[in-house]
Amino acid sequence: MAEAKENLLMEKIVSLCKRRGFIFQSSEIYGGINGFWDFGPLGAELKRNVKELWWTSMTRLRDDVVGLEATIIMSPQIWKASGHVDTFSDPMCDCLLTKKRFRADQIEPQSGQVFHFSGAKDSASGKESIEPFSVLLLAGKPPESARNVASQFYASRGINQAVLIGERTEKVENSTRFNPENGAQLTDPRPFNLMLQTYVGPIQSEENIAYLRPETAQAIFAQFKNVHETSRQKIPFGIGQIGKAFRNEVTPRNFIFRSREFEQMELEFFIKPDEATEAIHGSVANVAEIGHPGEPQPNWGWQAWHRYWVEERVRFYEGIGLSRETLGFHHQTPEELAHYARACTDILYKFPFSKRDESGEVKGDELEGIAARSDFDLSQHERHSGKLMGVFDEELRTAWGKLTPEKQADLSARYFSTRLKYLTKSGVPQEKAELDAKEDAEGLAKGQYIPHVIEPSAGVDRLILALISNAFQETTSTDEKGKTETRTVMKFHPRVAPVKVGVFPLLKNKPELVAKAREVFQLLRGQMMAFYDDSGAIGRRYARQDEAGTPYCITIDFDTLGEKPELLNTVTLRHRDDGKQERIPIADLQGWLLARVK
RNA sequence: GCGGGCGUAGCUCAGCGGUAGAGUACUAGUCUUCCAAACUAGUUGUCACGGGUUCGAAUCCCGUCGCCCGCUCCA
Repeated sequence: MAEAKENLLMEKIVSLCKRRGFIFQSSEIYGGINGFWDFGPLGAELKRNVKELWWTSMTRLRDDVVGLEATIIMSPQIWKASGHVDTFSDPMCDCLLTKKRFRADQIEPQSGQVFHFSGAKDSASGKESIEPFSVLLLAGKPPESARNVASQFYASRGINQAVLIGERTEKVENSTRFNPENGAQLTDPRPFNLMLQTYVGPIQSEENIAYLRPETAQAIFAQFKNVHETSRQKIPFGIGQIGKAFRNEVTPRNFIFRSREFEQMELEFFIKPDEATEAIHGSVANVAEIGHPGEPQPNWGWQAWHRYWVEERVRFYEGIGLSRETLGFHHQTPEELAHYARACTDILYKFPFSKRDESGEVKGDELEGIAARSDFDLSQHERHSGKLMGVFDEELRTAWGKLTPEKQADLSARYFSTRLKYLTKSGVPQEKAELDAKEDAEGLAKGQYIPHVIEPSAGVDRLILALISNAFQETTSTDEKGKTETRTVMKFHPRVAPVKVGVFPLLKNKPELVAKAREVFQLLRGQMMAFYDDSGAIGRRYARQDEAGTPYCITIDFDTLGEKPELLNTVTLRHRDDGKQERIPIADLQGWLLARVK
């Protein structure tokens, strides 16, 4: 019941998005293409505003973050180093009976007796199948159970009273060709690559394969050295990037929430390893589990920085109209975390399609993940490229010399052990891993380390959907004739609203009103997105702007022209959310509006 | 990738073998006054696409594409 209502809401949102020009299906005239969406005039403005706000708050207004804009296609070696070539291209098998899908490398090998059948015939209808099928007899089960599974398989092929044909048995050892749950045969492993690929150069050969990036983050790591050197930033500092990314999702779903081409806003914030911070400041700051930890401090370790970025990001969402109640949080459990990650907090939004959990609460779906990724990424690129990714930290070297030998030994040992853990997990042979980790620990004593990273990574398109869902408001009223009417108002925060102000002459057929309205429109359009409209009754124009989410509308009437001399050069300013109107001089308009929409 | 439902005007939908429809939207016009007013005139369709059955297909059948739901997948 509740779900049907939520679907209805999503349908209304999708419908409004098309009707008003927020979002269209890509390639619609050719029947569309699954997982791709276009932003119409209003959607493009909305998206631009969101990206602009992110860019401004994350880079321009901060001393410690700089920007980057990298290419979508990069050396394929980047994706080997990042692990995407391995984790994004698993061979998969499907159970021929239940259609359940397995990762071929995760099927437990089984031994036992296999029953092969060459086909089956329906004893009632005479219908015949010559499709071969095999079943692994599960340990402790009677042979009849294997025949039973085969009969079910042929039943799914339309042979209900199956008489099995050509039965023979065979012993197998450690086979991964059968479903561990029912013994049914699996399809051959089929490659399953989540990265979109293309060829660089005109020859479509294996060695020319390149990938469209599945995330923007790796470009930041790959360019870390260049940015670090040219920006004259010192650790801690961050590199931000906004850009397109591509994933060949199995099932694009929920409108633009999961699509195959999408945009990300990512920050990689590089910090000192905790051992270095401790060497310099004596200890790493303790930080409260909840709440904003305040202005960054030099003695912050990764936990404080992680906490800080989670709270900074929540403030960003609050600043564009997503209140804390509409958001949810998911702290990844140790089982969910990637092996190199120390923590990951997802910021969720309660979308109309978000599911209820066991306790009946809506947690939400992911807008952004803030991950503490240790020094994994830069270390991977150092190992794969052979280029050193470490930085030299003058402050650390000076501080290290002043430590007691006991402290030095303690920090070295801890750094050695985390580096060793990383190297062995990455498949470096034990002996070499120990040598390398020892070298890293010696480097730390000389002020060298590979920075750790905190990664706030947000999806632009899903944020747009969150803003649209959040803004969508319907009110139904009944007029004096008893006619009910449903109005839709998109209550966007003025900062993200696609159109900031609508400008209307009260009447279209009075040239003086039109001329004055055009004059006011010209005055405003250079400062903000403004929209001029003179068609239809004034109420209709207000309603149209309500659906577009325009927060303010200005109407030029006869008083503007001086019919009441005291109102000369004043206009009606109408508020979207409550319909209230006020009178304001044209001379004050720019300042009044800019204060509210910036 | 599997299973189920759906696809008709910009939008919401009716029509379900015999001339392509309604509401709304949109465009132009009349109107001196603020929340989808009224009136007049007008525009809008490869009935998702391709094939088949039929004298005749939006309607029945098959395939493809897309959307929704459930599995599966989700750095």
